[in-house]
Amino acid sequence: MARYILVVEDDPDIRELLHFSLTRDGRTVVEAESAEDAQILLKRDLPELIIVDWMLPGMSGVKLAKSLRKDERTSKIPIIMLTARSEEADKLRSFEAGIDDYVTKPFSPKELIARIKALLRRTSAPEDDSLVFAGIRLELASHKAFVNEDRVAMGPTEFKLLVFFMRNPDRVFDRSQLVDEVWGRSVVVEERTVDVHILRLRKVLKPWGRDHVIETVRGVGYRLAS
Amino acid sequence: MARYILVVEDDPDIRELLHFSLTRDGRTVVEAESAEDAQILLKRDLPELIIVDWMLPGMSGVKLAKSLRKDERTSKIPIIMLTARSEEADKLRSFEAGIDDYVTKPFSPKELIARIKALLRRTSAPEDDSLVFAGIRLELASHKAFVNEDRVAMGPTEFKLLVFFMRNPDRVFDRSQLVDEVWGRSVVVEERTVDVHILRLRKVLKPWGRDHVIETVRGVGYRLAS
DNA sequence: AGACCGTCATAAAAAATTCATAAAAATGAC
DNA sequence: GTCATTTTTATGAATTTTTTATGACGGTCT
Repeated sequence: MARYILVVEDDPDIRELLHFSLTRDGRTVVEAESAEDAQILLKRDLPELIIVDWMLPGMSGVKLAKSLRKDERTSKIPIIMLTARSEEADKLRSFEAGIDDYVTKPFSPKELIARIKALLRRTSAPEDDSLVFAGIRLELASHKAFVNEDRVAMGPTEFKLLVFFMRNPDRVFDRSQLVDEVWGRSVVVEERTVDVHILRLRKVLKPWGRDHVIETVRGVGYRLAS
Repeated sequence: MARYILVVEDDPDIRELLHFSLTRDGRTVVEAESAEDAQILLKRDLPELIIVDWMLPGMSGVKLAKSLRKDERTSKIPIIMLTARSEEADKLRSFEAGIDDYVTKPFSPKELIARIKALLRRTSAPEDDSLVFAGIRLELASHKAFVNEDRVAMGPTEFKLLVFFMRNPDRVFDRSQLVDEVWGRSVVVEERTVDVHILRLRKVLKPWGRDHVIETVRGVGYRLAS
């Protein structure tokens, strides 16, 4: 399953920064320190996005981008290029090379992540409909749940329940609200049924230590921990 | 409630400039001339934003920022760093330290204020429905209680009681009124039960010295008072 | 058969209420 | 004013009640 971001960057500090901030955003990062290494990695598995440094020892970032564009297999993967301010004049050339966006160093992780999101929204649809929270990712379109990159199997009701919570984190809902929202206003179910599905949801999340993301608020209901 | 901006800067001229322009913008400013002083100030009351100079005698601004990020109490306060142009190359490291934005000296007050506004807009959580009184904050949506930014755990009845008092501060209620409002008209409980819950409420507020906000009015009942 | 659902019964946990008593404050006689 | 008395509140602890967690069962749909 290609759901990772490839970072091609020779500076270990920047690599680490990217790794840290992207991971915190719930993404998986694979790193390469040269264009050549990147090409080897790309033979195996395709990422959903590539971040490349303009300047690289050996084959340059621009050259790598151009070659990726030529290969049919990789031609549609969006590319973000990192440039130093002094290289700004060369922006034009990078767009020529088929780069989708560029970010000038030094950059804020926030900005980068915003650009990544925008780019993924523009290019590929699947990421569009996914919710991420505390390492849990829900793919709404395919109805699949992941913790990090591991598939988590759960029943449809558990999934819907989790979707609702992840769309409304850190808010308490009482059982009748949950029944309304998750089961539907017209369906009549015992309120205690909610308890059982909460239990089942926690159970499937437990192997990843994510069972406590759903908190009990005694006397009121349940809440997705912030 | 802490609604001030903390400026950590050793140069008195810049301090004054910041003080002047921020005050004119209607903000409250507290100044520290070293990281150490800042840390002492932060023990009392948390600001809504911190402006730190990169270069400081003693502990550096970056170091301060890092330590603030580590402490849960301060980890969410946005930080703006002031850097000299020569230090620009190090910007990257400052982002690593969790800085949210930076401003290069010399800067125009206008620019700084624009950045502060943008940052506060980005970070400040939309306070959905919350009650605030004497440093105590009740988030009704998430059903959480805080003193300053510390979470306070309490039982459901204590929470309801506190909600009622905070919606009607400075007013005395006798026990039967409290039973009516908090327990509900239909519930039958001994009036003395109120005493016990008042006691428990005071107990959980005590660690923050907020137990006195609930006053006993002898012969009548209780009142919330600052 | 297998997966999933809703309900129930019961165990476990948490919180509420009551009660007994200590402490504090008000009252009134001196 | 002081002391004893009375009234009221604070507090700790036992007990009861409420609420939630959990395991199991029968039914349904595929």
